[in-house]
Amino acid sequence: MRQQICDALRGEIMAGEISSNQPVREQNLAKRFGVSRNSVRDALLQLSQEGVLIYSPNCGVRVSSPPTRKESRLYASLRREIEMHSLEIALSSWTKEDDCNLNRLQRILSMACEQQDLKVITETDLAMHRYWVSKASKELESVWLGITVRMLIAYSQLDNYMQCCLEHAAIVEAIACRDLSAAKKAVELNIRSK
Amino acid sequence: MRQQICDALRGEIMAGEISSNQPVREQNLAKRFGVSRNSVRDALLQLSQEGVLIYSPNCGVRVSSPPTRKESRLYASLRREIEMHSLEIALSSWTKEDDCNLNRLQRILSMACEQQDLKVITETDLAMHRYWVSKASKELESVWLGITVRMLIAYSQLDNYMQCCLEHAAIVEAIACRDLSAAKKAVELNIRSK
DNA sequence: AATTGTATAATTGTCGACAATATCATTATT
DNA sequence: AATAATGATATTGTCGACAATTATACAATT
Repeated sequence: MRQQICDALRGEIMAGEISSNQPVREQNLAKRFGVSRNSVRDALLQLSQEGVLIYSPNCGVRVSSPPTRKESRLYASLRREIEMHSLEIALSSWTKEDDCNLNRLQRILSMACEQQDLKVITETDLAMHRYWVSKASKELESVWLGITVRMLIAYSQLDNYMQCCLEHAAIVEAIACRDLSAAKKAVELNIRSK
Repeated sequence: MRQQICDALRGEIMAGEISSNQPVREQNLAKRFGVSRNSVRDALLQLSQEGVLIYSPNCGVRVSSPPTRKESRLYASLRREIEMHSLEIALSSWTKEDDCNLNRLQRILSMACEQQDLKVITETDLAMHRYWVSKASKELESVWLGITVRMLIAYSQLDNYMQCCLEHAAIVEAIACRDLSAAKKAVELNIRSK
């Protein structure tokens, strides 16, 4: 339950559907999701820890502000380091099923890019990267998520949908060939600060 | 309240006082801290997100396992990168009061090392690093904490208390002189994987 | 003896209510 | 008119109780 609320809210925030510095009220969400305020609280608390929301005691939470350019560069660098490491680990035990799952995500991304559906693009982009990080280590996944959501907050202006799609296609292709260094290169190119 | 419980538990876990893979029960903690189980839940949830605890739905939480050597090296690298960045930012607006606060921590560390009080050493070591990271950015602090606690879990065997004290003295000294590159060097030396 | 099924106990998940705190509009004072 | 005090409203924090789920112990069956 909490996870569902988290995922839903995270998606909306990452897609820029909730404006920054605007308070998020517990009761509204409780009514909307049809659960108690307590469950919503847990979700908000988790998202605060993730970095998507900022929590102020007795004052509730609000959407985080986008990072400064310098912070953004730092996040990109950290993200690259984590994903390079993850790719090594993940590829060492990569299966046909993994290929299949990644291909499915790639198809979703491709369709979303055609339809210019920003929310789905953001979600799927995240899900693809998350896939190899998660396969490498659940611990790392959590660290990675915190960095990545902070980096991508309010990053609603994707300049070029087609490029995004192509870059991920290249990554999937390299992984399918079990070509680690090509995969690393492709991922490294895809992760950049704005 | 939640923060107090978090800090207390984090300290105990980092000092290795709670054995890994042993379940942590909500009710015990509620009784011990004299609060409702709900408040304890919030704290446990936050610590899970931080990485100190592992959460399994309907099964409660347990202390995380220490990282592999490879993960430990990655964490150290990420930590260095964040702290180097933080030092730059923090030192650019460092005040006499900051010097004072850091000196106070250094004195506590020194005393704890003499008395070989592992828990206080761990706490204070963490608090010192946290100081400049936190001064640089609250956002970064949260990312940094997640990485650092994972790196230090069950790191209860500090080989040399005196060395720890000396290394931090060097850092404090460099900062007091506003010597950024010396401070960076000292911090970089202090952060190492086990 | 090993395994399956069942009842019991322990633990987590969810809820609604009330207390504590902060925010905001109104009034009184200088 | 500007500011401070005051009360009303809204929001978060905490609690205890109950529902749902999981783990455990024990008996029944092969």
